[in-house]
Amino acid sequence: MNTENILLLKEAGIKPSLVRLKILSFVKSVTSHPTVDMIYKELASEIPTLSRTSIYNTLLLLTGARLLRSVSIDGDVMRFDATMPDHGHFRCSECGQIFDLNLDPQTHNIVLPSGFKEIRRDLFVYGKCPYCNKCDEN
Amino acid sequence: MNTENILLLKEAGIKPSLVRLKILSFVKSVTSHPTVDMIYKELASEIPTLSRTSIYNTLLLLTGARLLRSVSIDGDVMRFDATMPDHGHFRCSECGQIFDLNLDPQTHNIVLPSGFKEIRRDLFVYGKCPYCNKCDEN
DNA sequence: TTCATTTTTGTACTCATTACAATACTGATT
DNA sequence: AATCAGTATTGTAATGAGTACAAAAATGAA
Repeated sequence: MNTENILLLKEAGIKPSLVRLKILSFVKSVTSHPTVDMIYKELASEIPTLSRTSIYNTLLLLTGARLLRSVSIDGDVMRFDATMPDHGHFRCSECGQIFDLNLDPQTHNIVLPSGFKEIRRDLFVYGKCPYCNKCDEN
Repeated sequence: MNTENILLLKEAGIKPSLVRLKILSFVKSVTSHPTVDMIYKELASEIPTLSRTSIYNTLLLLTGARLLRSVSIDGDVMRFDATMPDHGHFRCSECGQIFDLNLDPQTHNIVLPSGFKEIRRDLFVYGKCPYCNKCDEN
């Protein structure tokens, strides 16, 4: 819903401009973890004057406000994700698709060496997704 | 030891040239997870004609042969690591240093949704390292 | 309407990485 | 030792994501 996203932006102290709303709504509406380019291609028709710089600016703002998060996997282009609770990511080595992984809380039981303080964590699993597994059956 | 690395290269079917030996030895001798630039700056005095392209080529060769691995953390420049058994990485948000993390085998008990096949995994922990914790005590 | 502030845009730049062709090296063969 | 093919290394140019920054446009209060 757009009204919901307007509220979210306002709560975060961000003026809900058209560009910001569209970007937030789009990223929230897909599970594809879109890149800046994908966002641009998607919204360019609705906002003909849209510039990539605006997308970069907006994403910086939205990630800073914890309405979105950025995901950088294995040297690939930056991607964006609206799923905010902690979770992992799976990237299919064949098709490149990225899937969210629910994390068993047990997974978080890593004991760091003394003196290290954890703030955040990323877990990336690489392999073959169900679809590519199906296609490659030999 | 250099003789040891010569053997490793030969076993991998890679001709042990000076450039390859020096790069492999250097990465193996440090825990800093060096970047291409760090490798270049280190070896330029010993091999005055060394080019960055050679370093890229060589690292591609050595990672392909599983003598080294590349580590790409959170959009940063590519880094290289001679510690081959599976392990995680800790990056200090203050000083940027990267530390290896031994992984409790328990950590590997993530159940993937059905149809997903795991090939490889990365675990990155972000936070403050012991040294920066010390300095920032308030 | 004016004016300051904020948002958006466009252009130029940075910089890691890759592409590719030219050069240098190596080692076997004659 | 000279030749030569194959390999290794280098240098230059291109790519492309991301950033810096200033100009232009939109907003909204006075």
